[in-house]
Amino acid sequence: MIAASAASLLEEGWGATTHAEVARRAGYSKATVYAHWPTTVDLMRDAIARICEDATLPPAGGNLHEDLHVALSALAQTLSEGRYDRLMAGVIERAAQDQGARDLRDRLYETATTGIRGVLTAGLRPDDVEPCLAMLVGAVLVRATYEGEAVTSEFITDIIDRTLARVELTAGH
Amino acid sequence: MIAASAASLLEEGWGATTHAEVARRAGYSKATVYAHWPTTVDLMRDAIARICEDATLPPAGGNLHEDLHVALSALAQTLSEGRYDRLMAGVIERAAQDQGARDLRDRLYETATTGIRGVLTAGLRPDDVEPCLAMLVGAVLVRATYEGEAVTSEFITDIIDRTLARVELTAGH
DNA sequence: GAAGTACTGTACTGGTAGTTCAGTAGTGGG
DNA sequence: CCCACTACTGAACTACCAGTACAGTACTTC
Repeated sequence: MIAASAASLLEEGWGATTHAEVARRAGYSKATVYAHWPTTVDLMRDAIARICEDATLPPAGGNLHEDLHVALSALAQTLSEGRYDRLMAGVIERAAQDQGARDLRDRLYETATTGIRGVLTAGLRPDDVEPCLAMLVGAVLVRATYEGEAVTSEFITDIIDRTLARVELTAGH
Repeated sequence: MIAASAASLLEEGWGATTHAEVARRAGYSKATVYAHWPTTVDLMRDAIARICEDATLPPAGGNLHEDLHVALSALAQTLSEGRYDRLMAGVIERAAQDQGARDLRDRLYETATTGIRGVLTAGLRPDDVEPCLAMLVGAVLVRATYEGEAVTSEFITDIIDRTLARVELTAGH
């Protein structure tokens, strides 16, 4: 049932992921789904936890630019192929009214950005991590989700170079 | 009725903005609202057009850093106070299935970023505009919408300096 | 005053979220 | 072998809401 919820969430979005739909996909009765997860947010919590578990971290090689490129490409692919964009949008829409949805938003965002944050933490001074993370993740998000355009490898290289320009400037590279 | 739709959209989000709710707010009967806008997307189109009309452009003074700061602050405020975040999320969630919603997403994104794009176009070479726009807007979006944190003036100054670092480096500033 | 336009109020259909409950099937312990 | 327990089923049911239909009203225009 959790696997079915996760699949439905990624394929159909929050709005279409109902107890009845999960029951249909998993081959259980609707009453059983309600027995385990009384509310929709309960169901989403476990589904999103599963989705987060399944997320794999790309390997880091030690080169800041290359590792960032790999991690950002993974984020871009997750956003477009895995339909994270719609999922994230559904969670954000409900986060305004619902503390549970707010927690899910934080969890999803953290999972999606863990790889990139790890690379930045390893390669930059602590003060540089958060703004660089926001700029890199934000640029990919804007391209994929808000402009609805493909995130090319060239685009990723470009925003990495721009983001690291000041860091490398002050570090004397 | 359009004003009521726009207000409901900003205050309650897409999901709660129904024909019945618009009729209640505007003091008309539900049948009248249906007569003018047969589908929800029809209603949203006019409501979002009104919201976009009401958006005002901050004045530009000619200083790139300062003008960007003003425009990005306006975006940050719009996102948090005006509930653009939830509105945008609602549109994105439906954009996956609906061409009409996709058009609305583009229109909203364009309106929200027009001021910043204008400042960048005036101050940078054409090739620099799109990536810098994505980084700046993305960073603010990530802060306000995805991390759910306040976008401070210091944060905005910081991301502007970082984004423009390479541009000013190659320009020989 | 006739024709047309805009809106109202109510009642209706259809669909769906969520509840309830009696019944069934399997499991493990004594 | 039986008992108690757990998990699940299927169907019926309530409550609500989106969307439709339509007869009636009020106002305008020629």
